[in-house]
Amino acid sequence: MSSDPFDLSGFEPEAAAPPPEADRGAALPAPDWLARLNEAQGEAAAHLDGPLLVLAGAGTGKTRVLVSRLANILYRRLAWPSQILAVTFTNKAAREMRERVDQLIGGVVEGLWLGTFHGIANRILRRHAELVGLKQNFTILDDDDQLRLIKQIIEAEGLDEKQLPPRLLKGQFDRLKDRGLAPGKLPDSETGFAEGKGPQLYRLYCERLLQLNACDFGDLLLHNLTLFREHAQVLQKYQHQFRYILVDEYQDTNVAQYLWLRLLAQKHHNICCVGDDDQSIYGWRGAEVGNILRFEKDFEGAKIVRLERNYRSTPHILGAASGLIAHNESRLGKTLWTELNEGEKVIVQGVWDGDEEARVAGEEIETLQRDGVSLNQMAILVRAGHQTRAFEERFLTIGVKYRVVGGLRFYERREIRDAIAYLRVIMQPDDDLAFERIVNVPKRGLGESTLQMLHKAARAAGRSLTATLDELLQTDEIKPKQRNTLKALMGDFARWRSQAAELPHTEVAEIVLEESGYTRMWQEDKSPEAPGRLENLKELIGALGEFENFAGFLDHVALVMDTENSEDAEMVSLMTLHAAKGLEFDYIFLPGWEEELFPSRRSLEGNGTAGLEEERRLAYVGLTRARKRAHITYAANRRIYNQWTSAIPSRFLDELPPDHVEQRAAAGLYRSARPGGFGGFADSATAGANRGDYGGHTWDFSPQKRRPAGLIEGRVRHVSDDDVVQHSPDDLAFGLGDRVFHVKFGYGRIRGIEGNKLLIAFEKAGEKRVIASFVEKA
DNA sequence: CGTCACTGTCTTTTT
DNA sequence: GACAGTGACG
Repeated sequence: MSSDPFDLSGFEPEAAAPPPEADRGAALPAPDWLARLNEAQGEAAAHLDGPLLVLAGAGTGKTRVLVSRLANILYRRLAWPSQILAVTFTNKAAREMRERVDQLIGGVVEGLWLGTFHGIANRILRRHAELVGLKQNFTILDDDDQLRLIKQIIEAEGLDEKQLPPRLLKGQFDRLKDRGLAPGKLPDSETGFAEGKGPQLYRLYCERLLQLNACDFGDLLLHNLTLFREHAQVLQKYQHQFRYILVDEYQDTNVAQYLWLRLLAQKHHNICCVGDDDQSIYGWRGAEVGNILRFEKDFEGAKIVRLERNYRSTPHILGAASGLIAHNESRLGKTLWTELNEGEKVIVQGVWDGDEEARVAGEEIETLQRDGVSLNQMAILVRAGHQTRAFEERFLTIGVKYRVVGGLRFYERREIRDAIAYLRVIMQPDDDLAFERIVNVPKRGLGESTLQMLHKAARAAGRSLTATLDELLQTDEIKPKQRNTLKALMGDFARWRSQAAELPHTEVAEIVLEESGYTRMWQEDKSPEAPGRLENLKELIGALGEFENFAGFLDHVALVMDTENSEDAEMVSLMTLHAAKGLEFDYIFLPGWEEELFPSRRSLEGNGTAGLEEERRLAYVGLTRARKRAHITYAANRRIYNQWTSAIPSRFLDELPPDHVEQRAAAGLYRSARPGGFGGFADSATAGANRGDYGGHTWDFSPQKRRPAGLIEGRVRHVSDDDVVQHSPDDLAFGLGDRVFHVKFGYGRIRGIEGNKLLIAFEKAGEKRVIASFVEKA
């Protein structure tokens, strides 16, 4: 069976009609999974007619409601599975939902449209790709490809990467797409970015994507919107089909997703969104809390149900979290309550530095373990990914097993990306980004000059690299050695492509890795990580085997980046706060509660109060992951890059209601007696660390002296003449006997013309076949 | 064309 | 303290 959660065969366009009236079960006895819900939950699960917003606080059984509601629709036969659309943000959430629905129904429910926004949008887009100028087999680009593409465009436009950082531009493009704005449709307010060059670059970028037959993440939604808006019959088809729409984590939807949902819900109006404004933590990615705050206006006659009874955390944890989040201005507000026993207070502990922080966590984990607590019930939630390192090191030395959730992911490893690039070129010869990645991997003696010429020719012809190569290889533009190499490579690809049509795809993949020399490259590599890479390649073939073909696999790679963690093994979990949303653990560690780190400096810099409130929600999410104990630590000193920096306790610590907090300070380190909250560290501990000194004191421990900033000479970029020669089609009208000039071969006369290829007798170089665009009239 | 060593940049968070 | 981009050299 395919493990692709979106492989839901059985799309039935004609199935717009619900199950026959006679089959419906309005009067059926309530099944016990419905009866077990509390009052508010039951209300939400039973309200099936018209728009519904479920405001579900942390730990109030939101998934349970969603799943029960879905099951209820099926149970009462109000719709076929294929008429239900259920969207989540993460694949993990989609997977969990699917499992739980099957569990309630007592069998595998097939045909449901259940998946992530991106997964579902991809599924729809594949079906109608031609209508938006794509081919059905389009590639989904990952971040890396996207960035490389943007770099190429910046370069092609003669702009400087230093002045226009590709990352920044990518962010701006992404945000535009998040808001559903195609290049031709930018409002006036958005035309000024990147010093006015933004819109033009955005347009070029989008055009290039179409040329490459590729989509970035944002495109999946954006093309869907175009599709729906410009092809009424397509929209209607889906509007009719989806009698019920269920949306998880609605507070995280961006404008594009919101518009997408609204279009789809227009016919039946049965849309149920579940969310919690206090857990909106993706504003930086374009999420609009406004979507949830506005729900009633957007969907007329909407019913709102609040889930406020928390089943997860102790009163102290809940009290601390509630007290903290109360400092946010813009929220709908709700009162969580619980009937659990009081439990422990939230522990807040000051430590000397990051190493001690890790040691403290390690000791507590060992103590808990001795008391029989499973490592699976413990997690360390950090603000930024790099914070996990100190804990990893510590856990390795004391022998505590751990898993890093969402760390360096399998499909982001170099060898995996390379291997996948080969497959992508086989599937989609126009995938320049993939082709570039592997033309010279393993090393084939193709250098910058060869590749640059290929690029130039492709740009001049407006075609893909491989298509251009077909032409170029019949000429003498490329030196014989390189030409033969490329010919061989193209021949390899042609062969693999035909094999892909006949042989099982895993077998083809093995052939490709073997014949391309890629496996050999790592076998001969003496570096310590080489064996691991070979292991990974084997694993990749294994993963491939779980899919029917390359196409399904590539979709999976692009959309389902996470590899299913072996959850059965006993391990402590390490992850970012973002990754922790939706999870729960008995014991939670929350390290690094210091100004600049948490709340992070950058989020405050760019976004002021809104940024701070999002950070606070992040803190709220962190605390509410804990069932029994939350243990916060903050360090007096942090090493950032290579500098020791004194840190100030996070302002969030001051915002925790003292009644729910137990302060634990290392002796002589922290002035716990100081009234009014968390004032800082004792002077003896860190000379000069004063409250209010938010920048912190720094000592430079780095061995070499850094070059003084300020006068770093800019590199003068030499532009060679042939870069400037851009021919318009008219220039290309050559005739037999014309005297021409070629950058490499010099002057000569045209002896033959064959399409865009010319046979020229050069005065110095002799007869050569060249590409017309590389020649100018002399 | 490939390799090595040096430099500056960076870390928020992700489908 | 990692990594990509760059320049010098073989």
